[in-house]
Amino acid sequence: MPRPRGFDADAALDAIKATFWTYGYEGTSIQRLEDATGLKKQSLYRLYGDKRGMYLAALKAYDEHENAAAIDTLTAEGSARDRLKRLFTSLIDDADPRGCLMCNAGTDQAALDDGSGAAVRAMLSRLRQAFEAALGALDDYRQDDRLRAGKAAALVASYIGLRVLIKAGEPADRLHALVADIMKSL
Amino acid sequence: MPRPRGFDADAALDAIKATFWTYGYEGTSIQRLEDATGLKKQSLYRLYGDKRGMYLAALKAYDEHENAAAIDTLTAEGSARDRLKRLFTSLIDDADPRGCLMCNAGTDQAALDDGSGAAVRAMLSRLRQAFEAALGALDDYRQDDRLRAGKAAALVASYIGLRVLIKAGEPADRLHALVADIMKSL
DNA sequence: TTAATTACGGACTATTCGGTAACAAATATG
DNA sequence: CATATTTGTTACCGAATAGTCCGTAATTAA
Repeated sequence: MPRPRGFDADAALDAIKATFWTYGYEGTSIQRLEDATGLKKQSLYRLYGDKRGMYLAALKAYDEHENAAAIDTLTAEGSARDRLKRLFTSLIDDADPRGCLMCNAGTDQAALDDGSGAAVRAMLSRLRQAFEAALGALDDYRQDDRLRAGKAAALVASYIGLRVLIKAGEPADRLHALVADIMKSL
Repeated sequence: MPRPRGFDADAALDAIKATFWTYGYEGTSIQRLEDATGLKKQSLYRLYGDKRGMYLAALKAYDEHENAAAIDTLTAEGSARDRLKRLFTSLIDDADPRGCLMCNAGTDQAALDDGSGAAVRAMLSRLRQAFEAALGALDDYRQDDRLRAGKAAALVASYIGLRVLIKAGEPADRLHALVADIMKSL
């Protein structure tokens, strides 16, 4: 019955995600989303209800794509140490000036909006569990659950801190020294 | 010659800082700053020129008060390990839901505004040097400059990550386990 | 073919945005 | 006292804000 939509909803969501990623929640106007997606605001409101819905959809897409890619790196082939090092190093090498949308949402919206806060915590939890799983392949951590949980949480903190430092424009050599320290502390 | 001002400019700046701290740059309207300070916008514009000037003044005040307090903790009495542990633990115990204004500015504005980016980098640099100085009291790090620099950068990343996790509402026991891992890795 | 349903685009709303102009009150210096 | 200067206050500006309404086009099921 319905008239088919004349645009690619997935591509639109990608554009929405990229816009919130760059400008943050408050820094993103509906006009900006219209420009980024090429859609009229009416189509955006029909798809997502309101601006908050657009943001939550962007967070979900980020979790399913960018966050999932990071987790994939942690569960890929090679030794656990190599996978961890590859994850952290790749963040520096292809430095994204927008930072990490999950981290941005954590500082930006998590404390002001329950929905965003819950979404951020869910993403953080997924990432932490991936770190825990990778640590499970290392002798020192396989046996001791508490040790592994603490290290996994610390790796999440380092991950967030690294991405914020990248966004803040810290020089790459300092960041590589930082990663070297993380690897040494495993 | 001039008529004396009828308000406390320092108190006004504190209120401005608190408002940006809670709501971020874009989330803070001039109206909100008027309400927080009790001043009319004309007085605000006379003091700071424009909204960006108000934000940069808030960052400076944060550096001079909150950031300086953290650095003081790192240079207080007691062993270096105790000082480091006290700093991280205190962040968890008196969890500030607004997070860290330096960290917030880093994800919020550093990539979009040169002035904010430079201010954030300067604050990060001060904090990193304080970590380096504290590490200088530990035998393992006193000798090796590269080792110390890497660890100091890693501690900054952990500091940022911890504050973001606190703001995101992570449970305190997990955060204490995180700090235990940091201390173990020294 | 008709009816139901959805997509679309433009116009419109009321409010808020950051920022400015104008002016009277207050004060210290000449 | 007079004058220069800064204060606080009100009013105002055009632009942008999030969100809605409504008429029209397109499509499929009956």
